[in-house]
Formats: sequence, structure tokens, C-alpha cells
Amino acid sequence: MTASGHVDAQADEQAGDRSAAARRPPLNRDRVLEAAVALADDSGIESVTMRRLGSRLGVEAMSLYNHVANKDALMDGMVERLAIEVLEAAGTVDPPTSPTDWKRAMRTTILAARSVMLRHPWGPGVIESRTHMIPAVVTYFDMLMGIMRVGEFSWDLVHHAMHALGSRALGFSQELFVPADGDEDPTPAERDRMKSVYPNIGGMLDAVMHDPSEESLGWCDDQTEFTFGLDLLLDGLDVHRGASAGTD
Amino acid sequence: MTASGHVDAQADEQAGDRSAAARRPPLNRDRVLEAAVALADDSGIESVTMRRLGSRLGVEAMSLYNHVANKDALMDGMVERLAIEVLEAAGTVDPPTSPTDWKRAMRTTILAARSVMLRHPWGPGVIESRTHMIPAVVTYFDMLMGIMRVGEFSWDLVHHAMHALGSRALGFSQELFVPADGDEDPTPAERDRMKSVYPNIGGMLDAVMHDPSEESLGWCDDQTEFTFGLDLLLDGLDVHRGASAGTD
DNA sequence: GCCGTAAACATACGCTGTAAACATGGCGAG
DNA sequence: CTCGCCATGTTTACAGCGTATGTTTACGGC
Repeated sequence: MTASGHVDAQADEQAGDRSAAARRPPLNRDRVLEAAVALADDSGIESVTMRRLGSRLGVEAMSLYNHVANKDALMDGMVERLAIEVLEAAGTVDPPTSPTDWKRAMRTTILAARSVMLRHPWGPGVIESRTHMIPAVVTYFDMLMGIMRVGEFSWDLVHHAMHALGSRALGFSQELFVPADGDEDPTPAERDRMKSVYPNIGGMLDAVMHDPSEESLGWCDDQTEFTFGLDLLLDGLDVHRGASAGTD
Repeated sequence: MTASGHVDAQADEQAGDRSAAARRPPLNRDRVLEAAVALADDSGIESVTMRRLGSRLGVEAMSLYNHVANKDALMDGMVERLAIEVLEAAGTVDPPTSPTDWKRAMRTTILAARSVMLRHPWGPGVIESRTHMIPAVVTYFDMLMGIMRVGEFSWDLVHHAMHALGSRALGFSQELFVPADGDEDPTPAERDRMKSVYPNIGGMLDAVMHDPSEESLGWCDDQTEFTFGLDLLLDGLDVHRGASAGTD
């Protein structure tokens, strides 16, 4: 490295910028964020440390600080990248063609956002850990609100609706107690013990697991549950929408 | 300390256990968890480190490991404590007196859980960070499911309902982008800039902030938003309940 | 007395984020 | 051409974290 760097001045003029810059395309914020997202996709968010991210970019950890203020800003940037992907996905959805068409547009948009989240499992956790708003996320929210305005929602109802949807607006809903990873299909003996301590959960497991219609997907299909909850909310909002039409 | 500990055998019989044990009530899992909860309540969850928790108990960090397997188990224990508080609060709610009374019982129970969460602001974050289930939390969920069974929900609908409620069942809903702490009441100039970039959010702010009915509570009342979303879900479930009655 | 055992302690290791000083190399001004 | 600036990357260092490991201390049963 020192040998190749020791070419003299006129050589630097013709090859220096190419050898030094082309050999390693100059780092910038975008490349840092891109690498951070890729690293999180590959190895999980807990493996995104400044040192590991640096080494993935062929650079020392401290060099990253020339392009992001600190780790928190890095996370903000990752969410920004995610939100841009969401906006792109949402951009392919047909806008509502009539007030009553709001629900279709909303549902499709949110499911498009969900498909992005499924590609980046670390997204929900990082998004929820942000305390201040990220512009691209706000842009997405503004887009959803625009759909509701076409649906003749009052401003007040739009406001309530955004709170009611919460993270579901972005395509995810934090699952309390994920089934412990491999805990799927509990043994009958385990179910018996469970049934004595938690009668209702036990009864539910019996009923749902014996149901052959869901067997192919495991006893608990995330997508089905997500859309069920989403539709519950959208249908409820549709009722309020009628009542609120014309109030502002 | 060595002097007082050097009383001879027959003295130890009468006073040894009292002097050593009463001077510092022997540490145990419960006292550790209690201190951890108190520390989180006082100074926030990020200040709960093994060292700080130890020093609060007058003990070295490593001593805690005699009573808790590791930090993750400590967090589990904190959630367990929280869930026990929730169960106590839920226990004061009148059980449903008829199938149609399910909604009242459910709503009251969940709002009782919410009051516990409001006392422990770190609760939601820690609960969501748990990957496996905590028995006391499951007990609470089982109780909610029991209420729905009184309401003649099918097992399938109970299952969907729990997913649809998600964290709302425990009395919280993660707020995306909390208003940045002091960002409340944005200035008119700020609102103008916002309105040009985010037309719908801007419009909503104008409408909601000019509404005198909410002025007393600030433009965004958490409790109101929570119950709005909760009622949306409960009302929607009530409709499905009628359709599912008698299917199992 | 002795000894096993449980609890508390002390030390140390690897990992984290990041402050601070330093090296380097391209670029515009004199 | 030379000088100094500025952006980029490096090196070193530090405090704080969870926790592995080994040692001390106190107590109950033989």
C-alpha cells in the first residue's frame, strides 16, 4: 500500500485520483446507510456496530463519523432508507377514484408498506426506537392522510385514525410473545399442562390446531392476523367516516 | 465488622443470625426485582445497569447473579412484576354478567392494565423487547380470553382478537414519533412551513389546534386516542361475535 | 472443631460508542 | 510553485457495559 502510494507528483495527477478514488469509491452518507441496511438484513440489527459496519466498508469505525453524526443518526438514516422504500412501494398503488374507494387505497398502500417491512425484519424495532420524527416517514403518513381526506374524513377523524392505526399504518404490529422460535407445534403433553394452567389458551390451541384449514400455514399466519386487525380498524373507521362527513 | 462477628459460638446462636441478617436483610430475587422496578421508575430503564442496581442495594454488581441468571432474566422478572400488578388491577373488575356484557368487562380490564403502564413508563418498551412469554402475562391474556368466551366468541375469533388487539390488550400502544418532547404547540411559522411540505398534516394541525374543545388537554390526549382505537376494535369484534356465535 | 455451601466480593476480559490528536491528499489563493 | 485549508481516514484512548472467573466470608450440620 505504501509502495503503490509512493508514485510521484505527475503520476498522481493522472492515476492518483483514479487509483485512490476508484480503488475505493469515496465513502458518503448514502453508501454508509446502504451498507448499514445490508448488514442489518444479513446479520440482524444487533450486529450493526460502528466497528463491524466500518469493516464491511473497508474502513475504520471512526471514519463513519465523517458522514453520520453518531450511532443514533445512523439509525435515523436507516429508517429514512426504509421509509423511502415504503414510499416507492406506496407510489405504485392506484389513488382512490372516489370517496368510497378510500378503503381499498388505504388497505393496498398499507399492505405495500408491509411487504417492505417483511424484507427488513429489523425495521419495526428500529422505527419504534426512534423518538423524533423522520421526514420520509412523515411524508408517508401525510400520504395516508390524503387518502382519508379523499374519503371525506373530518380532520378530527383523520387524527384519531392515525393514532388508532399506530404502527399498523406502516405495515407491522409488534407481536407480544413471539412463539419462542421453534415453540411452534407444541407437543400434546405440553398442551395438556398448558390447558390446566391457562384453560382458555389451551382450549384455543385445541380448536385452532385441529382446524385443518390452517394446517398448511402453521397454526398462526402472520399475514392473516395482520389483515384481520387492519380490516377491523378500516371497517370501523368507514362507519365513523359516514358520521363525520360534512363536519369540516 | 470483624469484631462484632467475633462473638463466640453460643452468642452466635442467639444474636448472630439477627445481627448479620437484620443489619442487611438478605438479598433475594424479590428484593432485586423490586429494586430494579423502583430504579426504572425513578431514573428510566436505561439507567438500570447491573452496577447501578447493585449499588442501590448496597452490593456489588456480581452479587446480583446469585439471584438472577443474567440481565435478560432480570428484565423478565421486571415484566413479571409488572404483570402481577396488572393482574391485581384486573382482579378488581367485575366479571361479565352476560354475553353482551363482555365488552364492558374487556374495556374496563384493559383500562385497568393501562393505569398500571402509566405508572411504569418503561413497561411497554421492556415488554416488547421480551422474546419469550412470561407466565404472569400469559395468565392475564388467558383472563381476557375468558371474558371473550363469556361473550360467546368462537375460539377462532378469540385467536384473531388477541392478535388484533396486540399491545393494546396490555393497555398501551406504541406511539410512532412522540412529539419530540417540547415540540408541543408548534409555532405558527413552523406550521406554515410544515403545511407546504405536508399539506394534510398541516391541515390537521390547523383544524385540531383551533378546536377549543381540546385546548385544555393539549392538541393530542393520549387517553382519548387510546380509548378511541380500543373502542374501534371492540366494536368491530362485537359485530364478528354475533356472526361467530354457535360455531364452536 | 471441621467442612460444605451459599452469598458477596474483586479482578479482569471483551465489547460497545465516541472524544481527541494526528496523517494525508486534493484544491484554491498568493 | 508553494502555502495553507479542509475533508477524509487513522490511531489511540477512555468510560461504561455484561459477565466469566477466582477468592473471601458467614453460617448450619456433622
